[in-house]
Amino acid sequence: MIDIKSLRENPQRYIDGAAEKNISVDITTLLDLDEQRRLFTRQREEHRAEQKRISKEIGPQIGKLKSQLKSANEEETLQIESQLVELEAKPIALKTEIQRLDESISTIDPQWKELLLQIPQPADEDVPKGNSSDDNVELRTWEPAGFDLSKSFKENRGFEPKSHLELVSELGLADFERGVKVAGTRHYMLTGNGMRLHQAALRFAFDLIVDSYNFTPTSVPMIIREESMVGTGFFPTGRSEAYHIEESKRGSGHDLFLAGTGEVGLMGMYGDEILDEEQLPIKMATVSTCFRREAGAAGRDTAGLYRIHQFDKVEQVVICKSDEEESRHWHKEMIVIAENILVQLGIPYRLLQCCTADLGAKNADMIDIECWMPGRGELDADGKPSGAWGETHSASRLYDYQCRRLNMRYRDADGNTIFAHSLNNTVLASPRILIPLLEMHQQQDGSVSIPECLQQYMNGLTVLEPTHASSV
RNA sequence: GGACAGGUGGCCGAGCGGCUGAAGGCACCGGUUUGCUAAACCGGCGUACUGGUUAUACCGGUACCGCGGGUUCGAAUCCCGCCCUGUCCGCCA
Repeated sequence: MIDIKSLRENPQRYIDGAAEKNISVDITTLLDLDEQRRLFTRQREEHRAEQKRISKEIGPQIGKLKSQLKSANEEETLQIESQLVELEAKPIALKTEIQRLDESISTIDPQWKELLLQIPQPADEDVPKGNSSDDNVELRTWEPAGFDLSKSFKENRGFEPKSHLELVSELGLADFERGVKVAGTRHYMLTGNGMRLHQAALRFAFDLIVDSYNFTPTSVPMIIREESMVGTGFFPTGRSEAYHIEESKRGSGHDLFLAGTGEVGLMGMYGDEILDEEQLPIKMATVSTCFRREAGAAGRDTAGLYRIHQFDKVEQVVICKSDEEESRHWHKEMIVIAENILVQLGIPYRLLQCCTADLGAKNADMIDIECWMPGRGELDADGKPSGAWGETHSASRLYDYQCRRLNMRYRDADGNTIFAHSLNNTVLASPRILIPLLEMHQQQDGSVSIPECLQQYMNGLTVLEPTHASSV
């Protein structure tokens, strides 16, 4: 959520910011509503103050008269009642007026709030302007020794690469048909060494960020209340992307939603709290299952492990002081961690500076990491894939946008309460990461070598052999 | 799922129609005293919005005693709905 005061002072900044992000939101209407809301609220407060003042003044008199009523004769009763009517006339008039203002405010308020939640955080000055993900800017690439990204896989390795679909099938690592049988489209079941490799990759990433980078290991709920989804900025905009559990339809309770990322639980953890400055930065890592409806992605990436409804992800989050320099510092650090993992996995990658259009509402800046996936991309004349970059990581820098929504603050040395800054980045998401992992480490004989860093998590296994395939 | 009990400031805990933003205590901060620490004493100590003004300094107003609604001239206090927590029973990894 943006700061409404900042919007009042400089609406153009937010109008331009939304336009650059290709997000349409009615800022003019919001400002109108805001104006009305403030006016009515101020009037209400004035009336209320008057009401309290009067009430204090005449309250005791009313009380006394009412107790006199009980022992009064007929004539006295009439007299007392007329006194009461007189005394109560003013506060009753105020009360009516206050109720009228309350109604106006309660009509405006939901619209005001709904709009405010939708105003995107303007992108930073140094974020390139663009219209689509085509305008993202490549910052740098990395390739393992012996692999030249300017050449094809075949030129590098001397044989045509198989796609992860073929590898998975030949090595018996996943069963798509049965996944779909059990759970429907875009579902899968990892089998045998596929499940093992998946767990190994997650465990490797989790251990690395916890042991080498001192992130606090934390578990998160994956079934989430609406407040946390709004607080972390996934709602209202991303509502259609989340699975909805309609508990309210079963009687009591509130609805719940399946989290699309561990970020929701991690960030929600300190919502509505005032932290001590000394507690910052808070660095947390989790591994959790992520659920995505993939609404609007119909027909895209329908085969394989790329775009699926359920996956597991090691996620990193940093909550730090409200300081741009520090935020930027952590952003870089978090990206380095992801890079370290990809280097150890021996997967070529590139860093992409996302342009304004690709940022989403909550980010001021976002760096994606894409891995080289030889089995993806356009098919050539022989039906062979040319390889393509595929997104595996996304590092966001949000200033206080998220903490403001979550009402997460800290107290600084001067005793002020300040909204913290937050950042998040993927550490490793699997099974998507298995795509480049398998495709890059495949060998001419159809086997796949296991990167050294994963072997200890595979009981020392160094290679996946097609002969072991369970082609059942 | 059934039966009770309860939700008040950072924590404990009083209040149960107006004098309560809320007693008292603990914790915390500042000061006095003190060889140091401790103790004692004095003072301070919530958040948000809003007005005086342009500012996190000062003064005023409003809101907040789980959440939402109602009764009342006036609600932490009365009524209704919901949420949450605890205990016991049932079920269960």
